[in-house]
Parts: sequence; C-alpha cells; structure tokens
Amino acid sequence: MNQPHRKPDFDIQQLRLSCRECSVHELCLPSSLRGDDLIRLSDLVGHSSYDPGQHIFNTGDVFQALYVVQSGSVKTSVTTRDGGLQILHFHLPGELIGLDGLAEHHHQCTAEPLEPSQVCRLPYRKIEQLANDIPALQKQLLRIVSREFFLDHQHILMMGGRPAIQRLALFIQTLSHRKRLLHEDHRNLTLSMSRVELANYLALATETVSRLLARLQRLGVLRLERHNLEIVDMERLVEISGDDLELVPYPH
Amino acid sequence: MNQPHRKPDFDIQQLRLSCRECSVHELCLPSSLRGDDLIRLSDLVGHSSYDPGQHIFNTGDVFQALYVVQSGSVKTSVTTRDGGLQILHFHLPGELIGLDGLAEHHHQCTAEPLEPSQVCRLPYRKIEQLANDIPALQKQLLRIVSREFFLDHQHILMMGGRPAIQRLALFIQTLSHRKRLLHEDHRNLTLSMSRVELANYLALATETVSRLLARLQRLGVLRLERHNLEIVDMERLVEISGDDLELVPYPH
DNA sequence: CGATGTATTGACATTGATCAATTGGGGTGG
DNA sequence: CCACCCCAATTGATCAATGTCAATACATCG
Repeated sequence: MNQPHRKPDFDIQQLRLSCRECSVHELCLPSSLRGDDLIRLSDLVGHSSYDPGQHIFNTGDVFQALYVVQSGSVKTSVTTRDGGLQILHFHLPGELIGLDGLAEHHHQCTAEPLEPSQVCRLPYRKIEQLANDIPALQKQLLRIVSREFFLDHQHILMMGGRPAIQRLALFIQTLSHRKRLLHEDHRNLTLSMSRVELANYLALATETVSRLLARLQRLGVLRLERHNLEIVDMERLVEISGDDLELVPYPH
Repeated sequence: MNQPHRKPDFDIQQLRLSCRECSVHELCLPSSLRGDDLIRLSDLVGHSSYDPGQHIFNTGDVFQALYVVQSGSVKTSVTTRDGGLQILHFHLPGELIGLDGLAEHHHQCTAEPLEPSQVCRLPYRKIEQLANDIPALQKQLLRIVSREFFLDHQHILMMGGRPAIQRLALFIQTLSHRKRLLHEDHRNLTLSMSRVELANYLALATETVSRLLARLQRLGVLRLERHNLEIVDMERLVEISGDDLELVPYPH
C-alpha cells in the first residue's frame, strides 16, 4: 500500500473553481480571502490522490485533519468486532469527511476511495488557528458539523423498515440530488461503488440489488449498463421511492 | 397542549449533582465556575418539565437552544412526507438534544418525552457568549457535537442487515451501557418507550419485538414484566448480540 | 367495573436472503 | 490480437425470517 502521491504543483485557477462548489468552502475561502491570499490557502490545504485500497484514514487513527473530496468518490465505513462491515456513507466531490474524529481525537471510521480520487486535506490545527483569527468561522464550523447529521438521518430513514425497492429508489434519488447540487447532469449518474458495497449500504443482499436494478430497468424507470445509470423517468422513480425523503443536504 | 411549567425555584445542590453526570457539563460548569458562579449558571439554563404529548421542539422550529435530559427520557424523530415516522434516538438523562438545529437554524427533528421528564434548556445565544469568554469552550463544543455521531453510527450499525434478535440484543446492551455511565444499576432497565416505538427504532414489526422479547425471556437471558427489564444473563446477551458494537458513547 | 388502548400470541403470506450456476468484462500474458 | 482467467454481476430456484392479519389477553384509567 503505497503512499498517496503529492501533487507538487496545481492549478490555482482550477482549485478556485472546484472550491466554489465545495460544501465547506467557508473554511478555506472566508470572504476576506482573495487574490494573493489564495496562495496562503494553498499552503493550508494539501491535495492528494488516493487509489482504491489506499486508506485516507483508518478507524482509530489520530485525528489530524478533515478531508474534502475533490474528485472521485470516497466511502466511509465502520467494522464490528466480529469482522462485520457497515458502510456509512458515499462521499461525492465537495463533501466532507472526518468530522467524527473531533470527539475523541481518533477517527471512528475508515475512509477509502471507490476509485482514483483527489482529496483535499485541511489540517485541523490550521483550521483552529484560522478560526481564532475569524470568529465567525467558529460558528460556520459548528454549522458544518451539524449539517452532517442530515446525512446520517437520511441513511437511517432509508434503512428504516422500508421495502427494498424503496430504499434503492431513495438512494438513486439522493445521488441524483447531490449531483444537481454540484451543477452536474443529475439524470446520468455513476455508481462508483460495487454492488456489494451498495447492498451493504442499503442493508440488502447483493442479489437483491441486482434484481431490483433490473426491475427498475424493465419498468422503464432507468437505463443502466455497468456502472452508468441514466434516470429515464424521474417522476416514477420518486413515486416508487415513496416520495419520502426530505432532500435538504448541503443547502448553499 | 399546554405550556411546560417553569420550575420557579430549584435545589442548586441537586442541580450540581445532576449536572456532574451530564454529558455536556463542560458547557455549563466550566472548571472556572464555582460557588457563586453557580447562581449565574442558574440564570443561564432553564429547567422545564414536559409531559408526553408536549413537544420540546418540532421539525422546522427555529433553533434557539440545546436541551439536555435531566430526568425521564425523550425521543427524537423525523417524519416523511407520506406520513411515515422514524425514531432517531431515545435520549436518557445527561444526553443532549437539538444539535442538528445548528446547521440551518431550524430543527431537523422533533423531540418529545416518553414520560414526564425534566429537561435543561441551554439558550444557544448564551452558550455562544460563554464560548467567547472561554475559548477552550469552543473546542469542547465541537467535540460534543462530534460525539453525537457515535449515536447515529451505532443506530445505523444496529439496523444494518442483522437478524432481528441481534438488533434487539444490541439495543438492550447499549441501554444497559448508558445506564452504567450514569452510575445506575445497569442490570435493571426501564423500557420507557412503547413496543411500537421500539419496533420503529429497530426497523422491525411490533409483533416481532414482542416475540423476541418473549424468546429472550424463555432463554433465561432476561426477565421482564411490562416495561421493567432485568438482564439475567449478560454474557449470553452479549453473545446473542454478536458482540458487535463498539460501545464508546459519551466517554468522560 | 367496563372501556380503551397496548401488548401478546397464533396462523399465514411474502419479501428478501441464501445457495448455486451462468454470464460477462477487463486485464494479462502468450 | 486473441485466449484465457478471474472477479463482479446477473439470473434462477428454494427457503427462512419477518411482516401482515386476526384474535385474545392484559392494564390502566375513568
């Protein structure tokens, strides 16, 4: 398991763009920062690439930084004593990872990319310093943490005693919604995770996921080949999902 | 739905005691506070009693304060558009409620006592002020928020594709563990919630919960009448639960 | 003491898990 | 470039766990 390779040089222009869509850009780009300050910013954050199999951090690791997905996707998971695994979340670009480490200075979960991914590292020490300079940032930080509860609540809601097809439909819906927040095409999704991982996340058997995806395809709700998914009939999808979920993650 | 009745006068001595076990006593009892400062403290927090049916706050309510259960127990839940309900957590004395409201200045869930309960109200404005006076408190506050992720992760883990009996066993185990943290008898629990609520929390049918409780009783693992539960064979309980859960909530 | 709601227990139905076999891709080496 | 291999995904057949429906027992409260 090799080390993540540091990107020695990167395009500030592109960074500025990608940061604009970031869920926590308040942390790195306080309104006071501009121009040359972006250089200072480049000093604050570290950008690394990770491949599947490399862990961004592991359960029990000392908490040192928060991470934001820049490109690709990352899964977080917890393991149980008996070797069981539960995936907690799939993180898309702009989404934050690592907050659960704040509590005990150790990470409570493991973060690992689903595909080659770029991740933005925000050393917590520096965030704290920055927050001391800019008091309003403290409030922001708290709000950002609080925001993460949405995700867990959605997950719990999704797992909560609904039929399998609803869970799957809900999942696809939230994925679509999150892509829309990134101003990307929300009808064409990429399921970067394996069926096994998706099944685990939804608390289903992989075979069930396969079958239900096939079913949704037969119903003309979506079209998929491999990991590319096109939502053909969004209304129907929402209908099947039970129109259940309050979709309010990461409101900008 | 009548208003919660204010306790006009209360016993500071008892308050001091109950606060000592509180999961967030760092917020109200910074080490610098002592003696007369406790009076100031009494100004900060409000103590209210709520009965079942009264809501402490509702989804969508403007976020103004955090709450800590002092006595009794409180459930938090979210509702879905189609009228579905999902219980997120049962809060015991010393546990915190309302953090999810920080993000958007509106509560994301509803909080309601399961039985007549006393709740401690921490106006957020005042917490912020206090935090300005004591910088270390800011860090504490963040850690407290982060700690709440444990609970959600536990919940997700509990729901995650395990057999019903494991979920139930895990739930009882965590309840027991939380009572122990309060230095109370952890072998005699009170299931203050109804079977319906418990089933909802575990994503099971109420009948299943009933049957499995009966089964655990037949197995000699526990003894229960109505809502009083005695754990007879803790080892067996842990064994049934799969010895799964990392029990690390609210470490003091 | 009766009424109402909650919990339990039973019979049955159904969803989704499990087991097993097959297909299909992507990568590797000849 | 093709052939093979390996892992992931799909599909099928079966079964078990748990949900659903229905009836009864139990408590609590007026």
